[in-house]
Amino acid sequence: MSRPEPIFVVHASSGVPIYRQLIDQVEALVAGGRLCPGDTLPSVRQVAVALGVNPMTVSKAWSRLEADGVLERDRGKGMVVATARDAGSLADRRAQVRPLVDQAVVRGLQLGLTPAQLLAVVKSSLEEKSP
Amino acid sequence: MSRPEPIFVVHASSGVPIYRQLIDQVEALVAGGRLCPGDTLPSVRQVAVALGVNPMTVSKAWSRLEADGVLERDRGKGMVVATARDAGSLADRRAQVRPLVDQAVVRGLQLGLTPAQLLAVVKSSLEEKSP
DNA sequence: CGATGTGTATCACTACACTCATACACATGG
DNA sequence: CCATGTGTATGAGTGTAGTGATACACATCG
Repeated sequence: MSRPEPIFVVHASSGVPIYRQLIDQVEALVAGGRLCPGDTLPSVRQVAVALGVNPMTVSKAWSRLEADGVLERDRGKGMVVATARDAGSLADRRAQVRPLVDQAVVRGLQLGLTPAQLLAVVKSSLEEKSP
Repeated sequence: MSRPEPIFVVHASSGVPIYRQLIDQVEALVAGGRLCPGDTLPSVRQVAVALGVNPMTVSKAWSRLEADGVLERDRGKGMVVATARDAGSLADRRAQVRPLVDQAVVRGLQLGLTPAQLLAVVKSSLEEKSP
């Protein structure tokens, strides 16, 4: 473990289940290229201890990710980022954000915001969130 | 009750809670213009009997709709479709969309999309959703 | 083999969401 | 006032998702 491992952060009382927070973060790291095919994830117990959670909770998250084809299991070694990762194409990534974008757009229109006003909100958010 | 009342349909075992199915249907009827401001909804008990559900379940749905400003309560009469709701000042409405926008933006950035690409997705969504 | 590292099957517990039965408060019309 | 129409507060019952404690199976390395 010479190179820095990805660090996960969970908010226990955010209403979002821990295992789902982990799934989302791993998926985002993989899709964003910060985790590449062949990279091994920190072990279930490492993450569990780091987050103060039960190993089973982490295991559930990674089993789910394996079922979704994001990870592969190497017996005795750990979970490895799957090679079949062409799901990271630009079109695919756009398709992944689309539902969230749609949700925000629909809500904004329902509230009577004009497209221009909605775009302004998006730009404002981008300025705050993007480095 | 001379004119035909809206008929609701619920699928008990669809996995979607009954009260949410009702909420969605009322919202759709209002958005689609089949229920206009001033129209009264069938009573809690009428719907409950028609659907074979408990009145409280219907009541919960309509309380929620009232909280969302879709309906208004006329004591002794029933629930009435609210007049075109004023969602508040522009700033208020922007503040209301902001969390949803943030969520979409953060996810997009995690996926490695550039701000420009993200904006393109938003514009695409806007073209589809806005009339 | 035995020590140590993986992930996980199983079961129990908790918290919460959903639904319902009952009983109540308020408004209208005879 | 009384009958009948609204919606609803309260509490119980039920199912299920989320989490955790325990014990196990398999792989690697000395």
